[in-house]
Amino acid sequence: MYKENNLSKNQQIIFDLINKSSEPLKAYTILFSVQKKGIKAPPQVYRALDKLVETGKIHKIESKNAFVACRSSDCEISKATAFSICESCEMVDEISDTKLSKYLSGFNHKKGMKFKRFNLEFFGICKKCKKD
Amino acid sequence: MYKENNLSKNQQIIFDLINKSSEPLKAYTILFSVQKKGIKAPPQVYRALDKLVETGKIHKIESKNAFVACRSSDCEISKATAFSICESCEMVDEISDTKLSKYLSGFNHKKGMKFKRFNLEFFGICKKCKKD
DNA sequence: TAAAATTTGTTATAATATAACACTATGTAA
DNA sequence: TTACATAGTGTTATATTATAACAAATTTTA
Ligand SMILES: [Zn+2]
Ligand SMILES: [Zn+2]
Ligand SMILES: [Zn+2]
Ligand SMILES: [Zn+2]
Repeated sequence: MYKENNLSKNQQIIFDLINKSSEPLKAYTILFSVQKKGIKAPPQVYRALDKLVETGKIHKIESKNAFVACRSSDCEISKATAFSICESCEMVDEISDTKLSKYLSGFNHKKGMKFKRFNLEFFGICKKCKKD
Repeated sequence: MYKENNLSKNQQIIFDLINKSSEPLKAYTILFSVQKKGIKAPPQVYRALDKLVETGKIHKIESKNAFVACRSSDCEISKATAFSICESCEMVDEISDTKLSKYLSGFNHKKGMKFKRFNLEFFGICKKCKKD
């Protein structure tokens, strides 16, 4: 049953929920949403989330403790992520910008540390919110 | 008493602690450390932290829920922050790189959103840990 | 001095995340 | 097929991080 798409039952349920959502979802929001499907306790949610993040299917928005589905197709291991976040409506949008990604992936720390991963979060007010 | 350096008593106590620390400090670690100075409850700590972040005296490392003193002198309101984080020893270092900062401050989202703030976290293994 | 704004102290509670353990399902290879 | 290793599940309890709400004191401004 598992190998079809390499997601386990709980992982698939939780991924589907996040993937359908237009906004970032929090762990306990997810928990309440999937209780009817038999997922009843926090560890079940967090374990699935951990795995999905690990494989790049979803990303964690660190400043919000919330999760979004990857929209970028080329971030298989969540090693180069960038997001735009509206401080008014909480909308989050994954930024897929090759130049930005290359610039940051090639960035070298003065102190000689070699980076293997980065996460960038931009904040502002989105177009839609500016109109209101 | 307050206006001398524009930090209140609790803010100063907590800033001093973070500023002396060589590693990021978590809110409850801070709480335990300052109980002898009369700060006894979480809200006292979080309020001081909020204010210190707001004024750019400290920054929050979002991926660690921990706080470091600003080492950059020119980030008065924490609006353009970048850090290097060692995944082995947990060391955090603020990156002050004018080019990087300018590049990101000038970055324009394809969808027309104007950014007023960003936070960037790089992850890797620091030099010291590589030797071990 | 009086009013406004900020800071403090305090109790309780909300929200986020993990430890630990027993068990089941799946993949691999003798 | 059997046996073993790996990954996933279900469950209870607990740890960690953060805020709400309210009363009092301090500082700033006018
Ligand atoms: Zn992605
Ligand atoms: Zn918005
Ligand atoms: Zn700084
Ligand atoms: Zn290190």
